[in-house]
Amino acid sequence: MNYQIELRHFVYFLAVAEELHYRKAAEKLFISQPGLSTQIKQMEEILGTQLFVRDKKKVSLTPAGEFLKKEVEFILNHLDQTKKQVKLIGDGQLGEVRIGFLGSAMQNVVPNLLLGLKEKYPTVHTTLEELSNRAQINAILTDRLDLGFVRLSRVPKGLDVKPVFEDTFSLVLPEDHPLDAKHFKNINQVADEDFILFSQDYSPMYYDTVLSICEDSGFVPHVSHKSVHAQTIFKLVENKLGIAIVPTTLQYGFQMKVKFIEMKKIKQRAVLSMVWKTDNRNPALQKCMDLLQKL
Amino acid sequence: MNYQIELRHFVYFLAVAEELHYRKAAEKLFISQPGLSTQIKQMEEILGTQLFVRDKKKVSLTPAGEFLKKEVEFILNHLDQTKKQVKLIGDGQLGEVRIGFLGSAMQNVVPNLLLGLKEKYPTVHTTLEELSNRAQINAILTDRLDLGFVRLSRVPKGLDVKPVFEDTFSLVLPEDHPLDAKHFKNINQVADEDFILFSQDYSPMYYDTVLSICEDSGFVPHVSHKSVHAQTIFKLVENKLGIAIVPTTLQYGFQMKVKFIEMKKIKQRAVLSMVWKTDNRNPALQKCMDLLQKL
DNA sequence: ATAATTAATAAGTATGAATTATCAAATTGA
DNA sequence: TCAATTTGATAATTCATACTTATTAATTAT
Repeated sequence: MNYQIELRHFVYFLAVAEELHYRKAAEKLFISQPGLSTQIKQMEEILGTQLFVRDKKKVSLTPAGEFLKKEVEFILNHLDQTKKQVKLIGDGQLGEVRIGFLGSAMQNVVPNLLLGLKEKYPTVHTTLEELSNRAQINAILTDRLDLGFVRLSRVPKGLDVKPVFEDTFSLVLPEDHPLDAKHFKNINQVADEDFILFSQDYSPMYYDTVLSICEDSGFVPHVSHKSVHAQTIFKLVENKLGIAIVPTTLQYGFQMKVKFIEMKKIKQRAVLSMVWKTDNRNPALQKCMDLLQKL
Repeated sequence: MNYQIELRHFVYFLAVAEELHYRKAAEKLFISQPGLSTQIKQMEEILGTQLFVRDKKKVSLTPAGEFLKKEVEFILNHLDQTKKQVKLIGDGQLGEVRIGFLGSAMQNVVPNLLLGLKEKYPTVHTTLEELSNRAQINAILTDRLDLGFVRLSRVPKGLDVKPVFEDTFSLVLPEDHPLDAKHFKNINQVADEDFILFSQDYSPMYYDTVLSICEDSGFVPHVSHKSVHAQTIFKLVENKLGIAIVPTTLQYGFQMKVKFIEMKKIKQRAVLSMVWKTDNRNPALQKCMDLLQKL
């Protein structure tokens, strides 16, 4: 009659919403199918809305169910994190920050942050994950991540961005390429070569910026390969499959037979920004932000 | 032993955290004090942390409890909000209808629908897309669209159609064409002219209807141009490349040097219909349909 | 046709959240 | 100083209900 929603309901709901199949969902949850059926039904009664459509042989979500699914994902993630935080604080630690980053942030910004944290707040724990721009935004929105390092100018509502590092671009050439820093004047000297770039969907802003650099010199680059890994890009350059344009700091940390020509005169910069949820209350995140102000 | 946190725990915890007094908190929750005690204790066991300090005669929060209190306030609020929203979406008060339409529906039916929605259901969002008949049918079948406005008499199985607007046809002539409304009797007065019509594949029904109008007058029109855009058709007429026959409402909304002669006596009508998937469960769609009944 | 799916229903069980009754410890008030 | 109160924590018991198993109706597949 007058039941209340419980977390159990959410866990069950999510299983069904993911499987769209009561028996399989019940198996995954290690409960019986009839039990699951009644719990979902009860849930629908409490909420006063149909969540699933059970047609002939097919289970699907209603719009309300669709909406609830997203919310439940967030709530359960947030809850997991809260439990962890409570435990850490109870143990005298400050908590945990879950950090996502683009590979190119690992050369400079992220290591400095970690060093700073270790020194000033040794009780703050961190988890690190290398993710694409898009994956980071998603993870932050669903509260699987507290802080991201991305190359984006705009982010969805509810998130804040702040630039933390500006980098020049560098041309990456095979070691024995005829052009060198001394004779480099303008990028159109290599306009006819094949270009190897990071994929658009890995970082659309990077891609657009590189194209605009070429455009400013009056040519459209012929892009022969795209990759999401700097390692791969350098390897391809090493093997003379093309040349690349990347943020300058990427030159450190790789052992490759390639040379970098920093293009200081070019006005475009590779901007690395941090992103976080505006209303994130993770106390350990605050400490991170304080530190990043000073870097 | 291996219990799980439930929302009940949070509600209980918050009561104690606010009152800092087990008996009073229990009273507020309408449960017995011992029950509350055991539940809080269980909660602490699950989380692996002390949440309250019970000193002699005084209950207070630990730092971990302090943190959890803020989180629980957030979580419970967020949950309330989510419940409300799910209910609203389920009732069709909130949500999205994805509408497709032929350009010619934009003069009249679609704007009226949008105005009505805005007034009666201001929380229902709409997305609009101008598409051909065929593209709309495809989009509805694959659930990329909820509602279409087409000129078709028959639609694939699984879809429903319903006429929403009937329009007369008008002759479209260059502004300085010798024929005018006063002297217009029958369409065979222009039987020898070139005709400019909408393409068959944009709207086969329109095409057939126009041909049947001519047939009724005993001639077969010579079609010199076809287009999918009213704008284009009018432009061609303006430049004396032919004359056109179009649904009358199209005369509004364009700034062209052409004149319209409405052919009221002709029995054929340009019928605009709405199409939707019979088993579409989008509650916001129902609201649309209700409104369209009254237009 | 028969067999094998599906989810929903019905009836019974057992877990565990609640209750009442009680306790020890602290506070209060003569 | 010693009852009288108050606190939260136990202990024993009750009872609600989340589960189970058994079964059914409805589809789909063979």
